[in-house]
Amino acid sequence: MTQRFQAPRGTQDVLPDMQPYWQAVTQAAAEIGRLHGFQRIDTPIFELAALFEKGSGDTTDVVEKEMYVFQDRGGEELALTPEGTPAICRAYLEHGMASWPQPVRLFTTKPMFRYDRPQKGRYRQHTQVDCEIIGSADPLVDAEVIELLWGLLERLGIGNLTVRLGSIDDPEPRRAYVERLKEYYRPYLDQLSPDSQRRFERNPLRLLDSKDERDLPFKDGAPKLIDELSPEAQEHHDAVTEALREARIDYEIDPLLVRGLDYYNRTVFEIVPADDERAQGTVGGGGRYDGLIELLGGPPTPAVGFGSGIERIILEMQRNGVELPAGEGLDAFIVHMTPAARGVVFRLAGNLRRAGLATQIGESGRSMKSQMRSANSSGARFAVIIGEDELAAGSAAVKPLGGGDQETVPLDDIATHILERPGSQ
RNA sequence: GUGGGCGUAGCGUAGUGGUUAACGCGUCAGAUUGUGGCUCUGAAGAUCGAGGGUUCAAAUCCCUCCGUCCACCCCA
Repeated sequence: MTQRFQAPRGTQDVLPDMQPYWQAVTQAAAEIGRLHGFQRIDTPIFELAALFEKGSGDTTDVVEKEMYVFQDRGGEELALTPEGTPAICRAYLEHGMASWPQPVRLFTTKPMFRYDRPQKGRYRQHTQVDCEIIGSADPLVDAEVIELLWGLLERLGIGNLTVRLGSIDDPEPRRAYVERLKEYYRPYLDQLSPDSQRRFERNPLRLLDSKDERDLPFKDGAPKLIDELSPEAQEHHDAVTEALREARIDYEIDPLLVRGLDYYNRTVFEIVPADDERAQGTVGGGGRYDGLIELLGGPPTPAVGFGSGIERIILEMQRNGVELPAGEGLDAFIVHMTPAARGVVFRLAGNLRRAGLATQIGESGRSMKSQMRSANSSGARFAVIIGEDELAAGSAAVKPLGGGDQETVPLDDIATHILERPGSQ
């Protein structure tokens, strides 16, 4: 029995009718990046697994449960990139970008891989727009990457967005806070949901965003990190929010915002559709990661960045009613009535294409009616018809498919004839 | 990783135990023989997601698997 192949679970084909959306997003990202002085970088699709174990944190879900890890034939432990930031930081160090003018602004769009259970807006292979500013501790650049992502989404026609903003302070004060948080929860430990009991050990910050009923009664009384930031982090945070207000960006402080990667400090943010209840609605998120470069063996280097999922952006565009037309049609569709015309037709098509006209030839074996139908559904502006008479005369009947009179034109003049009519590029 | 809904031609659907599984869109072809769109006619296209079971009889009932969607978890 023959096997029916399907795209692997959690992956998808991007068919021609969706390509305009992808193009819109990638072009807009490149353009917004340019406006902010970013340069494009491309890094490999796989890296040493250790890069993410060290960089993203080996107890994070992304690394521990979701990473596609494999050994190559030389025994090297590799991983399909689950997230972009460590790869870019690796490249920053590997190519000595510390000696470029600082800060270094880099962006990319590339596929990410996570072995996760797929649902709408969540895929095993997804594509991220990734922007990073490396080498600046200025709160203004925190605000700038938020503004950049905001502007990108706005340009793509997505409205009704909210920035969720938080600060998770620097590592030292955060450790002290986590201790206070655990002290608070410890007496209630056996009343918490099983999930939260695990969180208590693994990731106490997450205790606060539990949705489990059993955990809710304890939430209000718990200390909030954002309320007791260190003076430095508080000042930084205030500067970020002030800049966002200047930029007229709608943000709300989310005291419980936690991100899934270990390297963040101070600013963390997400951009979500304000009117969407879905769990997978977050279109982008990021934050500051001042410790990461050093963790990867470089000098202490402050940095901020974000990742944004293109599939989710497109979902949002569609939810916002953004409709993009299919790609441009043909300029000419050549209809020929006899296989004897094949040679002439093939050469003509080449000439038209060299003149910059998108040209397609009807199927040799098919009837004229059939080829005219194809010409019509191709969206071509002109049908170029070569029957017995035209073949003998070295000309063709050029018929505008949008309406208008058909004219007989010598083969050598067809390109100019079409280029002279309106609608040519 | 946990729980639930769904799975019938390329797409959207009808059919809930009983003759060769129906319709719309799409595809291909034809409508007195050299001209598209509209209309009409016809054809191709489905081992009813896969495998197993119950039954004289299964798209329809049961089990397993796969896929998809939703929630949890997590994240973009």
